Amino acid sequence: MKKAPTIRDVAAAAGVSVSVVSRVLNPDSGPVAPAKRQEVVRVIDELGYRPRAAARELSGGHALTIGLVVTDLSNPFFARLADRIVWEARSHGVQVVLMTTQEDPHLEAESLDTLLDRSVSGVIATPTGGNIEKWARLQDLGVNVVFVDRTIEELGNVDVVSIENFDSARRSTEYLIGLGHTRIALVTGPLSTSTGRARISGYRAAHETASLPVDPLLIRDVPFRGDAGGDAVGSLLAMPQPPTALIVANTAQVQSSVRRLVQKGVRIPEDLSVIVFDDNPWTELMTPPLSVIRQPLDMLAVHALELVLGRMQGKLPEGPRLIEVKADFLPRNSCAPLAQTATR
Amino acid sequence: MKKAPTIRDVAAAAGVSVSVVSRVLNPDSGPVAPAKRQEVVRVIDELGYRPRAAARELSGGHALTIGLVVTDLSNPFFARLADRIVWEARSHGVQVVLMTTQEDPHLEAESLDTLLDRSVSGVIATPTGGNIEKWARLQDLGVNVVFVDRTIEELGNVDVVSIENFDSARRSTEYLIGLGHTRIALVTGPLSTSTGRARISGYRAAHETASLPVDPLLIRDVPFRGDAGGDAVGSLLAMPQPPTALIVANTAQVQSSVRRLVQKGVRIPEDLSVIVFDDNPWTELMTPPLSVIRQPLDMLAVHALELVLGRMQGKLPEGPRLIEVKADFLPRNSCAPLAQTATR
DNA sequence: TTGTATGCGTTATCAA
DNA sequence: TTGATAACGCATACAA
Repeated sequence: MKKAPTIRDVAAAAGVSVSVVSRVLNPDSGPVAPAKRQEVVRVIDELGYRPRAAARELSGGHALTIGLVVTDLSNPFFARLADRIVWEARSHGVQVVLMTTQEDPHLEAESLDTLLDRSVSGVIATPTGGNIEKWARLQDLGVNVVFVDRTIEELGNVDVVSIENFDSARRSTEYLIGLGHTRIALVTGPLSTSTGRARISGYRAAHETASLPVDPLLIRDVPFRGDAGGDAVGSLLAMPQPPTALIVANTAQVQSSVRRLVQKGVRIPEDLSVIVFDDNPWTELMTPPLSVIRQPLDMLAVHALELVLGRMQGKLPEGPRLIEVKADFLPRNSCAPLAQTATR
Repeated sequence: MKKAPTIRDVAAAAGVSVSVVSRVLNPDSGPVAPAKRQEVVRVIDELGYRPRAAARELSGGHALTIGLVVTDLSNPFFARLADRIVWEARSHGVQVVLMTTQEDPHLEAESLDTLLDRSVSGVIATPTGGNIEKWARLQDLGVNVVFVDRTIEELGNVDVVSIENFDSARRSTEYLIGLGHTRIALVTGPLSTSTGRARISGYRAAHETASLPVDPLLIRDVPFRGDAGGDAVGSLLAMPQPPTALIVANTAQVQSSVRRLVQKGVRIPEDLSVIVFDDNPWTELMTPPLSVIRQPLDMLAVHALELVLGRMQGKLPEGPRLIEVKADFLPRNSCAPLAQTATR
């Protein structure tokens, strides 16, 4: 087990001082004679020298690292989002420390502490909704925070990248109303999340526009984790007057919901028209292929990274930035006109 | 933007020296009078002090961090694996720096350099197959390397955690042979990967046992990324004498393969019996539910972490460790006896 | 039991 | 254009 060379080893081998080496390492931090620069470069290469990140951070006071805090990588939405972000970050030379919260504010709090320890210069996160003071403190300490997908309204001065939640929910609801449905169920995230609230609003708005009453029993704002989505679906199906259409408005709930439909032998769309959020590849493989709201993951990732990096370099105007990207509705074959829907 | 307190601030506020604070921070690194300890703890809490990770690493020479190098988080197998590993690591107080290689040895090399810069004390990785010297160098510098899922045989002295690849492939092949199939196609990873080779061997072994000839044209060892799996399936279907059964032996190839089957209107299992590797939740939602080889992700994750952590603490015997976990075969409804298979 | 002093590897400041 | 040298924040050997 060898010891990795340090800047001093390089300096010695190249017959110069550490300052010179440091200067070739960090261009435009000072002048270096061409001849010496070349020699230093040669030695660096020969020794396989690489500057220790810890030392740089200690000296510089901050790390070229960002924290990525998502709830759960087993949710394909976050997995693909993380994939894009890690990828995009790498291409900008910044590393990503990954933490998951499992939707638990307590774990989230721990993660934030850890990121603070690491002196990350930025954080991209899907907040659970809690830890308001902690987030604020993080910002106060100079960490650039960007929320993606969700946000916390109480927190001013934080950048946010999300899809047009209100609009997406409204458009899918309108689509179903256009097919003649009047009893449309909505399974979505808890009211404690910004997405949950926005999507319910969109759903309501569509009803209002169509002068259709909203049956509150058809709106199920349930937790993301566990089988809450499936249970909501089960309970909806058991209603005396069950819905003829269903919108599952959160990726985390789609799988358990669809599973329950399959288990119950519900025929799609003959018995029930279905729209789900997020274009997971498998939604197209089902019979029938599911109509979906496609969330443009790469856009979310790119913008989020653009924001953190921009802030890190101080190249962004002061105020908080809110970026909403459009989510497309992809009609496939899981929705039918009410007239063709079997009533039980 | 405040400045975070340092150990000196704590020491000053508590009226003690930095060494005392350091000692309460690192128990059993030295004695501290109970009264002082309490006071220090109080001040730490009051100031919200947290030791800077960079300083610790610099001083200690190594980080409480491991690198996780997987090919691609948009592959649900790796996503779920990463989820488990991150989770498991957190519970042991170690952070995870995530890097993806996209199956590209060049990117992998970059990742390894980066991890070296960070002085990680361990790496859990799914190697692309290249960079042999680089991996060796990493080990040489004291980084504990654990390969998961795949391995590189040329690299001695590295811990490996994988499923019983040979056996899984053999068992699924035997199952199909048991149903009377004689023309069984195999789509699997490239020969440059250990899993690709092992699974082909298992497939061959099953044939041998049954005294069945192997048609080399039915074995398709193709790249993981892109649509190679789908293309292989397309080409298999177009054969003069197409297979009556298909094993897709790698998660990364399942989606494109199944998509192609759906596109071509192939009826499962009437036209073709199908077994795929890895129990993605959606395989159960398809009609019919797909028979799968279930890879026990949590076992892989737990063992991998156990190994790195064990090595980090020097609590493991010298030699390299090979852990193979059993993968269950879950028959569902995507396979039919040859007798009931339509011939075209 | 406590405090002082030194080192960890870099960057940055300032003289030369 | 270069080279000493002082931070950066923490751990630790050693002296008290």
